[in-house]
Amino acid sequence: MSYNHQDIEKKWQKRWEDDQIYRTPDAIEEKFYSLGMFPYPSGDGLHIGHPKGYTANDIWARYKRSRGFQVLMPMGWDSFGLPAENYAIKTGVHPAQTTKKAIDNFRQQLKSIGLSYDWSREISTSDPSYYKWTQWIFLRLFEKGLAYQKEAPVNWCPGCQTVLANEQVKEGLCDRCSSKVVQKNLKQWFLKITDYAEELLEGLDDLDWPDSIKAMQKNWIGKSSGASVNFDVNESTSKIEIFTTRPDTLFGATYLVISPEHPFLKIHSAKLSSEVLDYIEQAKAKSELDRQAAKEKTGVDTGFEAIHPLTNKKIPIWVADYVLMGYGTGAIMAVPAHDERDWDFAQKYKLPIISVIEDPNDSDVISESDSESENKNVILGAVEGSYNQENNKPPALYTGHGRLINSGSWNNLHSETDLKTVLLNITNAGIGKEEVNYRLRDWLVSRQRYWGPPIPVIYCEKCGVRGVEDKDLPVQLPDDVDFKPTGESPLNDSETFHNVKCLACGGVARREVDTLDTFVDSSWYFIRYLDTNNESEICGAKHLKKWMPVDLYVGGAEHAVLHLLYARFITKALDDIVGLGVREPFRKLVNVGLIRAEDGQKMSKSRGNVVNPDEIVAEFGADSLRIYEMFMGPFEESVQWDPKALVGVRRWLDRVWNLSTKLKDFEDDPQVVKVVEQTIEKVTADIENFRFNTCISAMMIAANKLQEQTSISAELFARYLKILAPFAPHLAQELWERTGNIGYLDDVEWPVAELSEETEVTVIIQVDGKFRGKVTLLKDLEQSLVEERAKAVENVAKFLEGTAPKAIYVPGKLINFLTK
RNA sequence: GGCGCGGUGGCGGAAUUGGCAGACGCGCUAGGUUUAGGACCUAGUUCUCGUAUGAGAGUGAGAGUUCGAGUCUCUCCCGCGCCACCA
Repeated sequence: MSYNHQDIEKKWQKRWEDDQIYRTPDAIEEKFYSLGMFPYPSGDGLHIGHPKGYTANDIWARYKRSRGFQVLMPMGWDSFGLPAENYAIKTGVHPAQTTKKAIDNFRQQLKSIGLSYDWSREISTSDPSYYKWTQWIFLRLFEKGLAYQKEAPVNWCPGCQTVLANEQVKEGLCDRCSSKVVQKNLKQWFLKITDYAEELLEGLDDLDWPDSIKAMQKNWIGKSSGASVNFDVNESTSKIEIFTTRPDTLFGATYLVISPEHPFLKIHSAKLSSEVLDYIEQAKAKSELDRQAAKEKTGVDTGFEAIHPLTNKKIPIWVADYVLMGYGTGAIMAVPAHDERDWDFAQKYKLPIISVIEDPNDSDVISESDSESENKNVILGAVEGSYNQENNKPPALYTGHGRLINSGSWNNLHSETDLKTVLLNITNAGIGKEEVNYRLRDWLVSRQRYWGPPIPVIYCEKCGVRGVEDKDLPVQLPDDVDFKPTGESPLNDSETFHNVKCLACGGVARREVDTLDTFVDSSWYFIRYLDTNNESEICGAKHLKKWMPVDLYVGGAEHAVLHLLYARFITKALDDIVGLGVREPFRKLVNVGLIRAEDGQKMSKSRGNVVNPDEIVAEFGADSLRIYEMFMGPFEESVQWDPKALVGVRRWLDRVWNLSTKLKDFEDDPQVVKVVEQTIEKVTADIENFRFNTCISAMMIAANKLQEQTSISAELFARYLKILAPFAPHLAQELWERTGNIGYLDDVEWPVAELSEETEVTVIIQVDGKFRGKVTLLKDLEQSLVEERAKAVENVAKFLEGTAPKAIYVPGKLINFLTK
């Protein structure tokens, strides 16, 4: 028989809400902060992927509550952003209206799934009472020099008509609209995330996060250790400083390459040939992305020569656009014998190639030599080697990270200790020093768009740039604007908005008209939940102390180097400025795997393969939806939506429903009790490990066992309902009440499996490693007795006939007879 | 090219420390119940041979360690994700 899920689910959702049982308690018990990444409230409503992550948070919240934890599980809206603004451009409907409607829909949809949120803490990033504090954070960063303006080549998306952060450009395309991103030189606001590069990298080690996310962040931060070396320039007083990760190959440097933007070229432009000047002009016209796309490296000889600091030989200085001004010093030494890219470049332009070999006369590189001036090779413990021109191959080739790619007769001398020694000696010789570089760039946060928090800054002709005063926050978004993007912020339209008086001199001033990247909003929302209604502080200290950090954070891996990196940075910066008491926001992170459509593709409106959660809830019920999404496969893996498999879950819940008719005052079969108790044990362990799929299969097995029985005791069934409750809260609660229990299952303590110690064990019997049978016998029998019993098993005896087997016995588990 | 993750029946997936491979669910097959339907009940379902008890093969390929490998080691192939001229 099938139960009526609609009535039951609505009934309990209403009672939970009326009784406010999921309000965060204010008690002294140990806390648990369960958080899912808050959604962008899209006009299309909830995606089928949202409930997957949120159900995981809910299972943990319910589980932790019944283990005596004080649980905080809030929900809110990442409600600033482009889709609402684009909709406004098309229809003229104000984003605030669209957003409110979408939020109301989302809220109702989430409530229909039975997620135990504390809705009294709801926040919305586009609400002035929220973005007031986003602006407040910006001002604090500005005061500390962590928010600054600079003119730089930045990523411009022609589709979205705004600049983008590096993290928002994927393979040269806009992460949001897939337009080809171009480069523009603009004065923009940046946040100095690079100040925290080292801490962001080191902090990863202590986080309980998936390795893949840690690896992506590590990769993105991109730390390289090496040295900077100064090269004097012939007929010039300028020096050129290069960065290298392979200072041990300094002997092999046969030319320098500098970036077309390098200041050396500006200083000496009068002496440069027209060919060089043309090349610089051409490079300027190309974006960094176009330059990267070029298959072959190009370059021009500047005519200048550098002095090699070890050999005093003159080596040419080239300019090439594959050397980027934004990384390192914008200049490199080229060692074609030991670097693949330099090798290609040297081949193309017929530049000299010198390989480096270990000095056969100076194996002990650490010992100081008095004759250093004569034997500079002591510095590196290496000398110039002869390069074998005949086979046209260098003895060894390295890529940028010192990884050997073509091992010849020469071995890598680039060990950790070698590098340390080389660095020390270079420093002592006064030709360079140890240097660390990061790939990470500062976070560009200006956006030329309307639907975001205004940057709270005022420009005065006399007094310059000033932050808005705290008492004047929030700087509210004006309504009298045309949303149509022009490449300049729509806020520019609003006279009332941007014409202001200078706070210092009272003179003519204007407001900043750009808004902040919406990723700034989401970098701190987990803090606001702790003290949602506080009007005088971002968050009260006692709440921070009590609830931070987030104990469990569930969300998609696509935020690896976006939100998850920004939130870590803002947390660290805020801790330094106002003292949060934590350096990391999210203690444990779990990635929710993507749900793909039935056709295996990503779900999208344009493909027409989107599944609507409302329809699933209506047809199968919220409990079925929740459980199906948990049952589909390993939580972190991507899975394919299969409506037929959903039916299987519903069948199981129907069977559980029908089990309740078998309840009697009855002594259960110990075998049945054992199965239920084992299930309790397994479900508990598997929740802890995020293995919800196996939790559910274990509960299905127990249901199958219970179904074989003609009668079940109410006590045993109640234990089963309790472990079912986090997964199917409505059904479990309804059956709980129907089978003579009172109150909310949420208030019932989590059961501890009651398993009596086994007196018998089943031993697997193998002959020559092949399974041949098994035998059940008393625990702790001596090996000789086990052997005797095992040999007597019919199917085993057959294979042992006429042999004198040697036995390997794993006590209580397995016995293996070897006949050969 | 680098980094990370993965490859098990018709399908989604189990097998947590090396010890009965394929749990659980879908699908499929046969039978039952029903006017009918299936989100009902029963039995079966890795492949090959066999009516069957059973035997042999089998976890991307190949080697190795081990009494014993889906699991550990090495080499390779394939798929997915991220980064990619970062010196």
